[in-house]
Amino acid sequence: MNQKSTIYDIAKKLNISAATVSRALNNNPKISEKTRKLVNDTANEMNYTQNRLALALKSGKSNNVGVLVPRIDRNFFSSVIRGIEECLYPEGYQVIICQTHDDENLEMQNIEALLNAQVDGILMSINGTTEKNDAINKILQKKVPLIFFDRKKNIDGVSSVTINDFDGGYQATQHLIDQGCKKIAHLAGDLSVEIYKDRCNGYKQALLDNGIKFNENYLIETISKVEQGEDSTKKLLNLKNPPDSIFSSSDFVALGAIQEIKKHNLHIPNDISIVGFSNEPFTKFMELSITTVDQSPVEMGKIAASVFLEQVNNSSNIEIHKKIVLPPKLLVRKSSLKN
Amino acid sequence: MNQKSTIYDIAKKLNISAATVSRALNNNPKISEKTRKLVNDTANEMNYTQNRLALALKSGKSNNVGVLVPRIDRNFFSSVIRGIEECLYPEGYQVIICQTHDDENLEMQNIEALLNAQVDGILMSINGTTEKNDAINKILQKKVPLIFFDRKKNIDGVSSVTINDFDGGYQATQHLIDQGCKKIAHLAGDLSVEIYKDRCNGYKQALLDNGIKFNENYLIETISKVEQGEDSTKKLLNLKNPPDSIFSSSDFVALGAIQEIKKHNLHIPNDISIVGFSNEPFTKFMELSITTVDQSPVEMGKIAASVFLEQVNNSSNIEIHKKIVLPPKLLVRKSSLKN
DNA sequence: TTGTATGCGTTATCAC
DNA sequence: GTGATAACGCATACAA
Repeated sequence: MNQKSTIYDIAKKLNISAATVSRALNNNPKISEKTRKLVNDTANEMNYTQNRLALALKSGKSNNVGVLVPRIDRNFFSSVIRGIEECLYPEGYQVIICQTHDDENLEMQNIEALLNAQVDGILMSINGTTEKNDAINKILQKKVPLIFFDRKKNIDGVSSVTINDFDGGYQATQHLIDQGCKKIAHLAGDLSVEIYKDRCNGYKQALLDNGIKFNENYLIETISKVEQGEDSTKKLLNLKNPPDSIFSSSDFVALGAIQEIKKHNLHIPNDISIVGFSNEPFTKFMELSITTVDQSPVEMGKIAASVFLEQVNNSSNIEIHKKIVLPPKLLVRKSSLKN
Repeated sequence: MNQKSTIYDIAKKLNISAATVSRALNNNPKISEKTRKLVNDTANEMNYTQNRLALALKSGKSNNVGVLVPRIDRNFFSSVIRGIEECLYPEGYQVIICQTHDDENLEMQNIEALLNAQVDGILMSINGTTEKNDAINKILQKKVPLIFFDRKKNIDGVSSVTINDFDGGYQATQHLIDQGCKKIAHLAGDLSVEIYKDRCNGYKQALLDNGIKFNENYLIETISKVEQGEDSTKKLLNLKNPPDSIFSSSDFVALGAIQEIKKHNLHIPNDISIVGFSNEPFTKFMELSITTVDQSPVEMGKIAASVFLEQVNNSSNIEIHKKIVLPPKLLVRKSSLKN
């Protein structure tokens, strides 16, 4: 049997009503065993599959959730997505993945598309450099459950799953200090983004707690690309008083830093120690493995998804909102372990 | 205005019919400018967004396409997806990404879910180790456009966009021969998968064309993981007559090979040369950069998407099916360039 | 230029 | 146990 078939096609063929077919297919208890079997067999034979669009329209539930990330080719994000899928697939949800490429317009556009598609919820890592919350407000006004992960904004009524980025920055910096470093530079991400600001604040606090004066020449804001890491590191190395270590908020920037430092014929970690952030796989595989901070992405995804499930299955009038903060894990490797 | 609003809500508020609202929203030419403006303003005010589910049900077109890949955390696949998105977003399509994790059941399950969701087409990189085509047949029976990329099966009526894997394998091997290698091993992927078989055949043909006898001890089938690369390489190095070079069908396996070779205190590329496959970013960033074969993933995604568009916009009765084969590009780097 | 009626594929609510 | 019907939100053929 070719083409798409509906319950009406089955009904017509069996000379019964569509309602009966529907009931049989849904294992409604008040249907005769004989009819049920007949319907199921015919459905298979006719290659029937349920039209979830119709079901969604009828029920007001699409069983789709939208996931919005800056980009999927970062191991961190693809791992979060894996966690989300592992939690949501068994519950019958389909996951629609969108990439914002850190572009505000694309973010807005994707959110509108997801709302139009009647998703049952949106899990997102928000760009969040802007003050405007137009897109977010649209979601909230439509009462669509919204959960932030990793990159969040503090908005009433929105749950979030993040790591303690302050602590991550603190641990990374403290580790460098413990290794004997005194002149610690920080290659930060966009400081208008909360996670990067938190990591930077952790860095500053660690300096303070260890009686090291913050040197503003040692702080450079840069985007998460290898090339930017090279450029920024060149600036650091050209200072009259260059740093003896670098804590980067991005593994890719850390990699760029390493490339640049090697060009200057300096030894890592003895001349300059490096710590990155995110535990991208390559940090482990490099000959000179990179010390970094792990963010438990799969777990983060699972938790974000389960928070969504809690919210969507919440029949009470009491709205559930959670702010979950996971601990970061410093992974010490060769790039910062002096011999 | 809270909650979701429909064209009926707008109609009621303005004391006009829903049909007029619909027409105004869709810029139907035969609507007065005044009404159009009134409707649009009210729609904004009421935070209206179109319910694409209803539209899809009505029109029989969901404007969703499904993309099925083994996993998104491989740069190759996430890049293909980027290409697909770049081509399909401007056309108003939403992309639903599914991962099979190389699991046949998951593949089947995902396909069913996509069909239930009434996707307008499916772009997939098929697992394809099995002979059974149940899932594929379901797609074809429902006349849903299907396009394979990268990993394909030869099935009538299915378009495909691939690279010439045979040529990729051939070029890689020829390059090693040109570098003076005579004992070339091949770490292959699952040889029941066409791309890996093709790469292996390219390898064998290059040997043949250069008068080098194929040594079956030099061929090991392995899955695309770093650890497996280490294990397999250990076996190669323990042979009485170990190889002087390795062509791997996977960058990750190549990386494992490099790790293992270093443990044995052999020099790369002078003692053993290495070529990988896929141009994963880390191959470029490693201190010892890895020679590899680029598959033009973004372009592949764009082409796959445009083939889909052609098929779906094809109003004629003539079915369009294309088999597009892109050329692989060998990128020579340190791991195989002898000094 | 606008309104009325219909159907897309389901399921739920009545009836019988 | 089963059938008829309405409703989900939208676009459109047909009327007016």
